[in-house]
Amino acid sequence: MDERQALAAFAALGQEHRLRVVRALVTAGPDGLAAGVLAETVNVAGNNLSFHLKELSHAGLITSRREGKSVIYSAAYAGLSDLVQFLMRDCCQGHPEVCAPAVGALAACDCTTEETAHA
Amino acid sequence: MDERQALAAFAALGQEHRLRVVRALVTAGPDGLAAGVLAETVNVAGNNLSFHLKELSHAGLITSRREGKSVIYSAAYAGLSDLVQFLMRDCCQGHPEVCAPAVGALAACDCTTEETAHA
DNA sequence: TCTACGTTTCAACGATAGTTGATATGTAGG
DNA sequence: CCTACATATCAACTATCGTTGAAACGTAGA
Repeated sequence: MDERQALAAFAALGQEHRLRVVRALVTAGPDGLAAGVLAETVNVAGNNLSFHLKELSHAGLITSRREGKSVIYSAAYAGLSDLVQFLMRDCCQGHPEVCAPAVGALAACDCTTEETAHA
Repeated sequence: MDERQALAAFAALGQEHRLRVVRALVTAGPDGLAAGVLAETVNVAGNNLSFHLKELSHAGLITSRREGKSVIYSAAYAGLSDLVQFLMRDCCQGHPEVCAPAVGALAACDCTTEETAHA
């Protein structure tokens, strides 16, 4: 990921409605949510949401697929991953204890212990 | 971290000069960099940079300390950590394989393998 | 083909963010 | 105390972003 893309991604996340959309999609998982459902979830008018979804999509944070009359959006986990990686790149500089807390943050996610993940 | 704080943080990072400042400070490590040095590094006028530094500080992404005539800024690793955690919270939903790539991103950082960290 | 539904596009307005220049604060040395 | 240096604050301007309403597109069923 280059700086331009990271900038677009962070700017996209720095907006109330868009951040809520991404968080809703991250929570929803790979099945995603329809645009209409998202509009209700984040309480935004459909045309307005469409604008934000386009921006998030362009920033590589979400993807879309058509399913009948609906368009289903889902989180682009790879894009989110790249973004985190870009932000924390070169964080060590020979002092691993410095950025260890940042790594620990993701450790709070159940998926780090894949074998013992809930269920 | 609550939504309001995360929004401020992402909005702060969604700006060219501020993103560069944070990345420069993340790379610089806990010793940090003086405001003047940062101004040269990101090629921004001093008064303008001051504005951005204030915003980053308010967002909890950097901290400052005075040292003689200079003010030294450094990355707030805990704040960055909280931000990542907020973004990826509830990413599993019973499907750990979904967000595993995001976790792997941080694994690329040398500090994840603390015992074998370079030197 | 016609209608209904879901989603997207477009133009226009109001609000907000970033830059600039001038000025103020705070610190060290003569 | 006075000057020089580093950084911060303020007001004003410009550009950009987010919202709104009207209209178009694309899909499914009657």
